[in-house]
Amino acid sequence: MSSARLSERILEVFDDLTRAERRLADHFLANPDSLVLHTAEEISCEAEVSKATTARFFKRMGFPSFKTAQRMARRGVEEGDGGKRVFSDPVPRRTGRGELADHLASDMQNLIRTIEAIRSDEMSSAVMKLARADKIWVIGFGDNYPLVHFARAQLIKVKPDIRIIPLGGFSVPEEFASITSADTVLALAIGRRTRMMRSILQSARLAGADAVSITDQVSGAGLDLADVALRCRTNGLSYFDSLAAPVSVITYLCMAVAERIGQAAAERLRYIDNIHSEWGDP
Amino acid sequence: MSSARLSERILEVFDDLTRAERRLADHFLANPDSLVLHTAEEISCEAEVSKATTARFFKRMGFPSFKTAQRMARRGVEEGDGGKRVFSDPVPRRTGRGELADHLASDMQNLIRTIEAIRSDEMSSAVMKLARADKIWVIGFGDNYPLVHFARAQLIKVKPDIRIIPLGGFSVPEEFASITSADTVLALAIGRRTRMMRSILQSARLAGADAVSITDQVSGAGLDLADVALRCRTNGLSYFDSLAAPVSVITYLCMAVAERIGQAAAERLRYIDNIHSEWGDP
DNA sequence: GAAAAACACATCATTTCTGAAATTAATATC
DNA sequence: GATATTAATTTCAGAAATGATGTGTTTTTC
Repeated sequence: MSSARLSERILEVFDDLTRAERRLADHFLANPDSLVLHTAEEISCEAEVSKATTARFFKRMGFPSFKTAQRMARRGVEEGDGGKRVFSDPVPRRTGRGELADHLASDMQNLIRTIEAIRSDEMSSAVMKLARADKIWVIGFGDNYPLVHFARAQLIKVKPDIRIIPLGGFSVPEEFASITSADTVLALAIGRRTRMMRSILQSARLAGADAVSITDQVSGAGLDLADVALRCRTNGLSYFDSLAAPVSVITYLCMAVAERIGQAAAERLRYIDNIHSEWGDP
Repeated sequence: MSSARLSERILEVFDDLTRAERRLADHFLANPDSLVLHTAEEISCEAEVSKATTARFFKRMGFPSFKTAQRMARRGVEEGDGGKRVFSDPVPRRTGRGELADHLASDMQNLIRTIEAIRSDEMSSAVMKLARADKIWVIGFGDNYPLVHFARAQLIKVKPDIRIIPLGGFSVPEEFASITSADTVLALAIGRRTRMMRSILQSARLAGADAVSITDQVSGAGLDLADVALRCRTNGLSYFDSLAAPVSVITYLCMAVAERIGQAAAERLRYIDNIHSEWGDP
């Protein structure tokens, strides 16, 4: 997808954009298709900057002009994502020396930048949607699956009905069929996008359920389909992305949900603790 | 905590800071104590802005002056941080307001302290044991299970035989019987201790396998039984512990293992990516 | 209490940002 | 194919931001 190309370019330089440029950047991150669908003027208006700024912006991003960027984007979309991966060589991104201190610095950056970028109204909206859900469906494929487990482990301490998808070898549609409009979906969509996730989010919307997604910044999967999207930074120094920031965000999210639910959550926690005691776990 | 006060204020207005101010903001988020410890000039230098900018920054944040802000911060620290928290009661530890900024500060502390506490020889020993293992057994119960998934997801990209315990409904002893002295156990033992973990580590030792454990500071489970123990800090502000630091450590560990294995790891990663492509995953 | 350091405040020169308006290119319409 | 229309780009001037410098005040430190 071509919009990923722009999003990525944006993120590379995001930290030293001017304020107007940042408004534009935010706009494109939130609406990855905007460049393809709208004119420079509309975009400028939408992002609340002048046309001049929009024009300059694309030059600054390395394109010869807005027009060219748009053309590239449109072409890219047309040919579809025909195997043209953005990370041309996905393997050794950077041959980091892998010093522990560097890793720490990198993850701290991830944390800070992630929290900076999350708007508090988005966060509280996410919390509310999860708190008042009847059931919560935690969904994630591939590398996200550990996060699924993780989110469920926290949430189950606080709410009684947390389901995860995919589960064991069970068929997804059959499982997911029990979703209702009183439920909320928590979509973990970091990294590689899957069509399954897309389908599920569409079904969720169809069923009238709320959806909260946690994505990295590049991934557009679910961004448009979820009601709230919390973007996390996952830059790793070497082979792997780091999920420290998403984990931190999820922890906060669950904690906030627990606090929102309040009394009920506390009792449930106590109850769980009792069971542990009865079973003689130390 | 007083520094959280500033962090909070920073996050509130972060979106419309200028670039130099953002550099300052980042600096303070990354070094919450900086305001208390350093002079305006040092801070300016550190954040790579002029003194004038630093002065203006604090006015813009609503303080009468830099000096006042510093004084307030210092005062806050003295009186505020007196009480050390105890984790005796697992349920409502502290009725934190759960502000995002506090959470960020807390997780950064966790990260920093964790990395500080890990000796580099321990780490490299752990890496070596994992890198040269024939099979790796990733083990963890309860809340650790997400970490198990997580570690396996990373390691399987680099080595061909990573097993996890517990698995599905399979009986642990039957599974674990295939361990040999050429294997390495990666024990994830944060939080509640289980006797199962203890038993497994004993069996591993009996079989002559190496064991690396990742624990929190409280848990002694496996500390004595593992050859290397990496301690992580998991202090959470409220109901839940935060696993951000363990995740970060595991990420580093896996990355280091990958680098140590080198060529083979890179090829395996490429191979996996090819399969993804063949399957048409974007 | 004197010297030194840190700071507040004001001023000014530069640089950078920004939007409005003018210009040019592209596209549609007849 | 000429013209009307719209979109994109460039120009330009004002605004904002930034850093440098200088001066007087407060705070430390000895």
